[in-house]
Amino acid sequence: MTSDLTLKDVALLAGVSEMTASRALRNANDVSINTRKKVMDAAASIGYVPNRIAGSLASKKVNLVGVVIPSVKSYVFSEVLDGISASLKPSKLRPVFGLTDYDLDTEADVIREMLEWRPSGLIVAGLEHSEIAKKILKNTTTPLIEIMDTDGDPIDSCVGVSHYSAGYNMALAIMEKGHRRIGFLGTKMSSDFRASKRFNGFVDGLQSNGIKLIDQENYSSGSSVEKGKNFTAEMLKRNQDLDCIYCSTDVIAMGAVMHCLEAGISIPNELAIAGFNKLSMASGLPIKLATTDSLRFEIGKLAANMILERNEQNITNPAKTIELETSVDIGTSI
Amino acid sequence: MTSDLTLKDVALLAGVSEMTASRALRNANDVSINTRKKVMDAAASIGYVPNRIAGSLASKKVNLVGVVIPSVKSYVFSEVLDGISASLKPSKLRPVFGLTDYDLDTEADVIREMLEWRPSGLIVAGLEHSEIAKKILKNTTTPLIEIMDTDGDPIDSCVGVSHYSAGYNMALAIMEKGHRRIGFLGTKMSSDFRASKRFNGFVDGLQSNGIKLIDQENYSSGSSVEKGKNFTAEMLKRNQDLDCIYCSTDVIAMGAVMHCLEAGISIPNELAIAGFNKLSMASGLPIKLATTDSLRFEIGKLAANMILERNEQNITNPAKTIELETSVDIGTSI
DNA sequence: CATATTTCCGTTAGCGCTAACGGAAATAGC
DNA sequence: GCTATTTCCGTTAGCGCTAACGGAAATATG
Repeated sequence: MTSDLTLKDVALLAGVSEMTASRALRNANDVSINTRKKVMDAAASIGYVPNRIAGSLASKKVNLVGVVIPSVKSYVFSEVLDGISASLKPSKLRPVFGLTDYDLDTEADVIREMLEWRPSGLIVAGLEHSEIAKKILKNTTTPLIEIMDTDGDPIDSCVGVSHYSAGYNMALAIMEKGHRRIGFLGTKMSSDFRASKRFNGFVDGLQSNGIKLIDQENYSSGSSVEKGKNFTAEMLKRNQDLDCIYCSTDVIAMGAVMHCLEAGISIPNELAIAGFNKLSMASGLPIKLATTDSLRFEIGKLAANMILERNEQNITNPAKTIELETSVDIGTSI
Repeated sequence: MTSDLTLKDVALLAGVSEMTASRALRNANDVSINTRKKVMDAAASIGYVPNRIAGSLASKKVNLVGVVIPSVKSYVFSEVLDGISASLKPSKLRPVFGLTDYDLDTEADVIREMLEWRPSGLIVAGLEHSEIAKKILKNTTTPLIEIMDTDGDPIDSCVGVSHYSAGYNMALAIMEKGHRRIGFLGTKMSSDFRASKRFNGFVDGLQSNGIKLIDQENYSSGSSVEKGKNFTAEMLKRNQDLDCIYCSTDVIAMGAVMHCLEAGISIPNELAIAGFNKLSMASGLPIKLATTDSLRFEIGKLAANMILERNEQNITNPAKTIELETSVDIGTSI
């Protein structure tokens, strides 16, 4: 423990009871200005740091919001965290993050650990969970917001976008530009459910015009610009008449663009490229990448706001699903 | 609170005392196999979730490690977090993150809030803190590891690299390649202390050969590829004979590379470009960017390990500073 | 002035769990 | 057989704080 100082030390020094010291430090009512100052000074002089563990147990309020996400490295969830932080900043609630590494068993562990802290709310990325996790989440009375995705059955509340629609609409946009010989480049779907939904939407979108995917590459583990570059080169080698590649994320699409720059392939004349997420780092490219804004910051903000609402109001808010509309950003790459 | 179930409910159902139930659930000693199973089954059947707040108060152990970083958006700290997570995973300790937005007052607030939870350790990015924060940190008995940077006076332990040396050595490497008319592109130094140290080291490195910076641009707020691109264009317009730009981060350097690709400027013949951090996303570029690996994952791992050591051993470990050696990665861009 | 109200502070009783001790029953030792 | 040890479980007493109540003093009310 940080220091051995307790409220009793402050109270003794200030010459008041522990309760009065507690009230003064929390800026609660029923304390005169004079005694409040006495207590504050006493606390400051000895460097007292309140023990929130004890405080939370006594008050049955923890003021933490658990946030369960797959990773912080993917350039995707960091902005969700930012949105959450932004919403919670003016409140008493603070976010606590847990990482799942895209593994559902790890996710279940993290969720369980989070709930052991009795948080004021829980924000979990995605609608897919292990059976154990689902059972735990259904059992809890903690407000739960599943985020990012709306294609599925939320347990409680939900804020996200339809990844299926995003894929579908990108297919329409690509076909409208006249592209017909189309490939797909993305992660192995088993771990990334949302990428998988985009893929399905994309295939169905193509299908609505009677078009089928020409080629498809699914790499394992994380995305990187370099992977995008290498797999694009390979796919073009296999299919010399390919005229478009839809990438499961902008990171991969950036790699595809890099390959074209290096190989002197003109975008979009010789090859059209589209991604997903609208990552800011793609904005420096020589072409404007076609993509779909996944509204990450917005989703984080809204999710945190839902937690705040649930905590402020006495009435138990009903579960609510917010599906944000995405739109294809055509750019200049398709 | 999540559920109204307490240990008492489990104990009653299992037909044992609360203490025995507690021991069984924690896998502690002094419980027979039979009663342990009884307790486990009882807990599972009613969906009991232990209350860590109460447990932590009683045991005076919290098993959380506070991690205080400026941002999760910068592509830099996410890998630090990853290293910390990796180290802590097999232990009982869990990381809790707090964001400061590069603001020292916010940092002080976050540090104070963290310490109120009586964490098993605290990891804070950087050696620069407000006076208030320094006082708090000096006062606490919580193991403290300041990370990223070793150019300064650590309060307790420290793991990082010398940013001054990184800048200095990059200057030497650039000059060795024959470049003489050199510019610098980076953030306003007031908020980013490490970038400022790299800058100073870089200037001193140039000075050791009697060379001075030709131009310098310091943009405000965060870095982005697009900013790097635009400011590079501007700087080249101002100084047509510039033959090298040192960027305070790879993100900016990527923007510089983008400008060259777009403007048909040959790298490094017409313009040499160097960055810092060795971000993975730069690895897809047509040229290999000259940079310095900031060893972020490694730093995170080591910092978390130091916390683990301090918690495992009974003896109070002395403060320790680990300065990791960086080396310039020449690449093909200078 | 007496009474009603407000202001301020203290006392009591936990929050839900675990450390520490003690003791009964089971096993080991010879 | 009896003692020594181990195994297992319960009781007691908090951890450091706050909710809730109650009551004295200060102020308002008429």
